[in-house]
Amino acid sequence: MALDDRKLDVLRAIVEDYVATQEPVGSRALVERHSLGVSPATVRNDMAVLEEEGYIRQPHTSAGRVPTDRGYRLFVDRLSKVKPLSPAERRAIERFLVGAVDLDDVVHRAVRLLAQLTRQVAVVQYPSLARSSVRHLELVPVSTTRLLIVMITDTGRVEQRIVELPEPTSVEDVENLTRALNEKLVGSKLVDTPPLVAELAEQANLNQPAMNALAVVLLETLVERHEERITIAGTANLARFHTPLDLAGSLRPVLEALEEEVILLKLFDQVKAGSAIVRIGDENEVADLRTTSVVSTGYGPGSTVVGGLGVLGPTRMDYPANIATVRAVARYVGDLLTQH
Amino acid sequence: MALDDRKLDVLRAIVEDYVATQEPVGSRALVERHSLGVSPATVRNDMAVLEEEGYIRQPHTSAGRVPTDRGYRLFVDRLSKVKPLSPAERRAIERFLVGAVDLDDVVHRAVRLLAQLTRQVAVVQYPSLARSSVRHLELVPVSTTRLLIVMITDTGRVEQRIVELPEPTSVEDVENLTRALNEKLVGSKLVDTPPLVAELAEQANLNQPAMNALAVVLLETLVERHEERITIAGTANLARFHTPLDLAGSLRPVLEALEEEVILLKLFDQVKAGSAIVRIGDENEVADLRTTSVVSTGYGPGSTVVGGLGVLGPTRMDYPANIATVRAVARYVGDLLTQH
DNA sequence: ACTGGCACTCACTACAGTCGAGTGCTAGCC
DNA sequence: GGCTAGCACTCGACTGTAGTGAGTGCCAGT
Repeated sequence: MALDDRKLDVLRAIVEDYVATQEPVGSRALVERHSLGVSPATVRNDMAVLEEEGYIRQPHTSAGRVPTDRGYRLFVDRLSKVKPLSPAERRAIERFLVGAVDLDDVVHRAVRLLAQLTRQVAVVQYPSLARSSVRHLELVPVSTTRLLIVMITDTGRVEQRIVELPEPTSVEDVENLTRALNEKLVGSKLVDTPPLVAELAEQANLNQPAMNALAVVLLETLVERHEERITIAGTANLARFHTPLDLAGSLRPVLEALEEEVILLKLFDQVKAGSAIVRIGDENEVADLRTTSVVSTGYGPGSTVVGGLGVLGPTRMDYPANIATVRAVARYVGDLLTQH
Repeated sequence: MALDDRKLDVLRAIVEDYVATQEPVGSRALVERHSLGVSPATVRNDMAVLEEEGYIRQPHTSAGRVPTDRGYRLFVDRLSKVKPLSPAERRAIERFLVGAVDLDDVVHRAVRLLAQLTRQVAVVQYPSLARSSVRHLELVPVSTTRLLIVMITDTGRVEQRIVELPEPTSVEDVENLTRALNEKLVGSKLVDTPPLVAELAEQANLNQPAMNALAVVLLETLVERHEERITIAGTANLARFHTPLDLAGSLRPVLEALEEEVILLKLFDQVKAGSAIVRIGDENEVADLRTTSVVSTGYGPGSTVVGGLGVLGPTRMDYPANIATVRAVARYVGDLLTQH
């Protein structure tokens, strides 16, 4: 059976009220707080249908209704209106991010800002190495058999690693290698660098082929390892919701999941720039997060994506507001990266 | 009144049992589980004295006894025997830390290891910049008016920051400056660098005095800002203890405190290498942590201290085991830093 | 100085009773 | 046909009472 407009209105009202009050909402309360223009009895009939269709449910017989995951999904897809940020929030975002001095700082501030504005757990992924490109490489001899390689990417991220050399190498050789590497690699995407380095290694005029071989290994580990870093903030916000109703009474599995980087990375699997994706309750693949919802999006200079960010909280969350905030923060962070 | 040996034995038994069972311990249970050689009634008399002296208390009239903060303090100071690590734990520490590739990785692994072994919240401070010394400086021109400064410390930490130059500067000038800075600064403690840089700025033979002035500013921010980084792990362990008895039923303030870097830094205020300090309940200055205990120590190459690490949990924790683990991990991390 | 015995306290559990929010259903109205 | 008013019903939340048992404090006896 198709849901007519009023039933959808009822569903929207239920979601909004439940999110606001955190309590099952009954028919009387509903008509009082929203001008639906019909009596409670009519609303009850509509509710019965909505329940049959799986959009809402009753925690127990003599209680009001609560949205199901499916109900939230419908709400997010078709019923919620975009909630523009308040000027205060907009200002908060600007003020908070403007003072950032380097990439670490941007990410750090962004994650705290998100947590503060949404009052949820915020998660921000550092700009992914693989998706950014090389701006500069520097080789610093630490001893005759040790090199520090420092790589700067176009997103401002700096990675470094110590390399052990198979044989002592002169400072001149290191300088030559630095020059060659920079000529060859600057501007190319990081994922593309290993073959380029391999090419370099074949060039006979570069002394120390052994050293080149090493550079290959090094770059590979640079690209593969340590790959994706992530920070979170606002876990304390979870405790605010520690009621049997949401989070099913146990936030421990959620806290545990939040400590697993692998799990966090999954949150940003399919993010795109500009539009947010919302995963509601069961839609999350990770079992421990089945009682939570995730709002995430991608960010990067322009419309490219070099990382993801988002918030996580009980399914009972203010989706329109969180979506707006997440997108706004992502845009500001992206802008900061371009300025960089 | 002085506490005789048996009363101390009783206190020790109470602490041990309470830590193990998490339940108030009564006189009968006590004589059953520990061979005290006396009857429950006698133990009760001892308990009455201990309670009068403030070492234990009764949650309610008809319940067993629970140690007070003061009781734990006495226990830690005089009653607990050092609990040597099990070979398995020792192996776990080695295996876990050996694979670390760089400083970030060492810290990261250490904090997770600590959380896992102690089943508490683990906190590890990155090697402090101020307390380490300069191994190498590198200036990388990003554009004609922008420099990236990269600093490598003797603990393997790498810091970088972008500097805006007041006027375009040639690559040669940058190279000169790099050389001068390295000559002057390598080997000196970071806290001592600002005056050294000021000296440099006065040397007339360095072209671009403006640039030098900038270097001063830069170094200052490098030293002051971002100063102390800290990571934590194992917050999920807190949820295991979320009972009215410990943590006073609310872990939210604790989670909040754990998000404040300033508060975390205080945990490592007075750490020394080798010996652990224990702050029990009320002894913590931070109000939100009054229901928790902190075991912390310093680490660094040799017997120097470049950072702190420790664990935090409910006052009802296994102090001897945690002290042993914290010290062991600190020693291993210190060793890793010397190898570096 | 220690112990056995005993009266006492009090959290905890189970159970019964009341209250009320909210529902589903039916008869009637527009 | 759709909406509404009225009403009986359900069931969780809360309250009060009684019973149970772990644990204590105290006292008299060894």
